[in-house]
Amino acid sequence: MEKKKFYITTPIYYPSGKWHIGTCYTTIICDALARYHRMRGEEVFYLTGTDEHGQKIQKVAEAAGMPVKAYIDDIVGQLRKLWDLLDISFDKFIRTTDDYHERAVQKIFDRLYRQGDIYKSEYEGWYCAPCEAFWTDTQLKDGKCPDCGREVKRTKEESYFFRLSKYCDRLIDLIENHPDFLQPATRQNEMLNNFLRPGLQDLCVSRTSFDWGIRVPFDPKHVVYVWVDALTNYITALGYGSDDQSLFDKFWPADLHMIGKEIVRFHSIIWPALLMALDLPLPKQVYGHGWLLFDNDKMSKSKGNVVDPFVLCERYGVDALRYYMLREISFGQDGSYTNASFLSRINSDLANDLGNLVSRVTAMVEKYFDATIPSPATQGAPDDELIAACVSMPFEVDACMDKLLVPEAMEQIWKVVQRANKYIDETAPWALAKTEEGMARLQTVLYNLCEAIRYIAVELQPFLTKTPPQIFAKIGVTDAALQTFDSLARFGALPAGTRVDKGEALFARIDIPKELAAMDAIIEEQICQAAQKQEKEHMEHENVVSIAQIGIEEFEKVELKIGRVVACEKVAKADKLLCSRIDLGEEQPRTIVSGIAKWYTPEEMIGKQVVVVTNLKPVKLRGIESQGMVLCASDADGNLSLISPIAPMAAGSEVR
RNA sequence: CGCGGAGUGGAGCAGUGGUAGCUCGUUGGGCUCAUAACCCAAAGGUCGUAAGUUCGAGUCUUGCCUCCGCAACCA
Repeated sequence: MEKKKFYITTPIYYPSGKWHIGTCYTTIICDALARYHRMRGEEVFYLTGTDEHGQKIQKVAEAAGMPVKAYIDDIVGQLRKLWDLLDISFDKFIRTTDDYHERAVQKIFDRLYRQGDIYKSEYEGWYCAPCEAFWTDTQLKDGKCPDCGREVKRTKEESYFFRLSKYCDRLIDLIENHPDFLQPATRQNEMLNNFLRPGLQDLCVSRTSFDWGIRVPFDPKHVVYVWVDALTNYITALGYGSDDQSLFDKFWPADLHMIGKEIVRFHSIIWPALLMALDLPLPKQVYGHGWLLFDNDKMSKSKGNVVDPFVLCERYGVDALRYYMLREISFGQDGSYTNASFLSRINSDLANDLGNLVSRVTAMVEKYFDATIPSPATQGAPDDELIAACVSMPFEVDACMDKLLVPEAMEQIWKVVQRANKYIDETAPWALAKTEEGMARLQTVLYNLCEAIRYIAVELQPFLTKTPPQIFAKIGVTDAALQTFDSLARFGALPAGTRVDKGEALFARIDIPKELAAMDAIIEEQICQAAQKQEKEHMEHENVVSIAQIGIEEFEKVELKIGRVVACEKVAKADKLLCSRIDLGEEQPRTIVSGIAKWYTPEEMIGKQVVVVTNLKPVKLRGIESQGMVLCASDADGNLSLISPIAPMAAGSEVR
């Protein structure tokens, strides 16, 4: 019988900055799935890689003063180090700058053009360079990019278009009638309602506005835009469009494209349409998982990369991170990472439940049987339940993994861990050890426990990479045949008479308050270093002192006065704005709008003495003319505090 | 009516029509082999709110309230 195959892919990641823990999330999940299917005896191909073209990368590299390729080589190198560290078992790492990929993309583009699926036309719209996106007039927000809020440029360019509209009906059919194709199901309506039913427009698939990309073969002033370039990685990685298509023939179509929810549209509409145009089978499933968010308020301020996966692995081990990702985050939904929940998971599940189970069992084998696993002798009542839990576990895990319920699969394994801990309580080995008939019973008990631990370690292998071998070493399982899923067919395969070695604890318990403080300190330091680095670069680049010194005469141009807030209210439809009437000793109180609503309520403001810049040009904010500026101190985290005179001063007093 | 997400025991979450669950925490008990770990038990929820569909709703429909991202706003 031919082996079943399983082709799984991650998105290809965009190497424009530093890697963070969200990238790890998708990749670790795919790794667990890939390892699981391998252990099941399937032929697995696990693909990951990087999407390296585009204007944004070109710009970032230029800003760093480096050749583009050298710049991305460095970042991609970091990523590969990260995957090494996390034991990611990919079969191939594709880079869209790989030559075979570039050649294949050109072939694909050429073919689509020749068969009329790609045609030349003209595109006019508003272009946002950082987002690399074109917008229509109606999409703009106040004349700016609706995504990032930055300036856009009116741009007209000759472009090639893909006849996406032609495939609209087939795509609707695909999503409506093949519910497995796009998961979770909530994404299906999203696609149908927002994109497919309103009708698809043809898609612009080339650019002339930058040149860091793959040349259109028959029109070299164009480069291939991201769609045809990036999405096709899933087939070019298998050799599609090259001399050797054997992998492609074997593994395509993909069994699972795992992606984040932000790129569901591309994978469930554009990608299948491209495949339809190429007359290729469609992937069996696209799964748009949720995001891993950073919910700890101490971290969110400094944006993004503060949870450094390298640091987490170094401090707590790879398996701790893999475990947390696979167990804690409900799949498909957004989840949030916090240091506290991470550390508490390690303690309760890994140290207390699993690590401690292995400790207590190996300790007892050492103590009562001179470190040699005894043969089973006298049977007892709780045995059957423990054995049943072990024997059924592989099936339950299997059922979960088939439905991509990864946290639930791990839960099944932990049920056995808990059952084993309970079994120790029920059988009370320390009491058995006191009598001779008890010792006979104890033989069985400890044998069963060792075998249960073997079951656990075997099933754990797809998920954790360091721990299972450690467990095998502790219970003397050296035979590779006893580490396979097949070896779980019969409870009792573990040979008696092998030596156990308790050794070091698998997972050290963590002093959580202490560690939280330590992690905060690390983050502080990183922020500090980043800030220093940025400043240094800035100074080298500009070759000027960042804040120029000024003479007193310049300072005197600023008129500062003490004012008293006589009235204050929130500005409608603006979260951050308060509108105050401030008495400055003038005929009328002035109206001043300030962005301090997050720190002060209108009630608090009334009666306060504040420092006001009185000779600032008036500006309209949210339709209200603001006639000055209230001074505040602000720290690095963005916290604000009003500035008041220590002793009350008359309204209108000068500040100098 | 800017876009999107969410409101379930103290905390974090699961649960898409049929007796409300998990983890952590809390309280009480047990045990001493083990990493002050383990095991048992208990307390604790009218599932944001109002109306509707249904024999039956946490689960479907509509309105409302609240919270969180993003956007706008920060002289």
